[in-house]
Amino acid sequence: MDAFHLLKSISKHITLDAEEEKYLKSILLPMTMKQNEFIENTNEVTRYFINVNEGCLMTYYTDKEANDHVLQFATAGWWTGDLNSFTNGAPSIYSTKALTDSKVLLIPKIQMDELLKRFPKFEKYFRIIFQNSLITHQQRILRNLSMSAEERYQYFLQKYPTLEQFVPQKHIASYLGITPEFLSKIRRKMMEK
Amino acid sequence: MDAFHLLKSISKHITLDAEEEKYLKSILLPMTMKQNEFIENTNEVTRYFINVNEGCLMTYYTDKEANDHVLQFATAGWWTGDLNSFTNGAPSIYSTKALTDSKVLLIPKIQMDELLKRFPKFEKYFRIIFQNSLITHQQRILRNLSMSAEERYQYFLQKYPTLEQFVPQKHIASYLGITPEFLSKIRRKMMEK
DNA sequence: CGTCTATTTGAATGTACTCAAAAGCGGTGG
DNA sequence: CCACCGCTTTTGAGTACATTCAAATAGACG
Repeated sequence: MDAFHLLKSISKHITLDAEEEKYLKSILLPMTMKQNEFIENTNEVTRYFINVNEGCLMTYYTDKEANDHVLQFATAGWWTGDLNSFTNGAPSIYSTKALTDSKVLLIPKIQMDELLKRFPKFEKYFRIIFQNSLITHQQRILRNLSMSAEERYQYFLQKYPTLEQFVPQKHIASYLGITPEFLSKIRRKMMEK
Repeated sequence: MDAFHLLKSISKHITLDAEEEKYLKSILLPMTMKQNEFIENTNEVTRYFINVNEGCLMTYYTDKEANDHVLQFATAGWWTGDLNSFTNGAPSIYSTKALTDSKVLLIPKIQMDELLKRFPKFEKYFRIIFQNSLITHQQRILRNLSMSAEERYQYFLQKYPTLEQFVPQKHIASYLGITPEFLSKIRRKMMEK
């Protein structure tokens, strides 16, 4: 099993001994995904928290009018999935799909609880992961409140320059909270300058 | 010192022994705030993470055009402040002020680090706090992406019915990402029905 | 090459904003 | 006690940013 990016992420914040690393690896479910494949189903309770080892996934919400809204893109090393469903056992409202052929590691909910219980060191790791993620979510909320669509797009390009390769424009538009048509117009306007 | 709501929040997730509770109390700085008073200053590094024991605070960002954008309202038991500045030592871009006379508890950054080191049990507490907060931030992002201003206001009223008492309409408008004038028009429209 | 989906383009529309002025509301001092 | 001040909320007219809808064009894949 290849857990390179996960172990890299972990080693930034805590140091595992051989036993801890072995145990962690024993509970991870590696999974290979083809482009456009999904993990689990909307409306069911999420059983897994997902770490991306290779490729790019997208987690999004589909509203009653069948419009998609992208919560997150996730590349190597990132965690994704429906955290609310995973944590609280609520039916999932998100879909998570592969934008490219990908390799992911799944942690089942029960194993995650057991991991935290047996090796409290992982509490620190996830505390830091969630803390950092919370900070970036706060910043995204403020960008949505204070910046125009064009400014948000410019920020996106500068912050995630590599994502453009994987991600169709319509999904970037959705992440930014605008329609694909309007993003197209923004791009034209930016080219003219 | 009155740490009632903080201890209540903690006891939901972990159980403290006498020593842990004593140590925790020893590092908390109680502070009384009059309405419209601020904690710390924008542009400086945040030294404290803030827990509200009584009253209501607001954390907001002021952009270049001097428009305020509300990140969060915090009532009894809630944590607030500039988490990015606190965590990463960046200059603060938020202001935190009291909307009513309030009582808060401050944890200095250094003491927080020491607390987590000496009593790793608190890693679990903050892991859960940040995890839950992350979930609510994700949900807020999706509401901003998928709901109209009126729908967001209705959701706000239903979710935080008590906040209306403390919070001027213009700040609710700011939290929702609209102008006070437009919120006023939404309210009129809702009355007419 | 044909099919399917993504992107672009343009016209009409709608949601939310800006600006300006009036009305409401709370506190303070004469 | 009420008159005035400062701030918030309301109202209306005009405007701008972004959407909708429809059609054309471009790209990707078998």
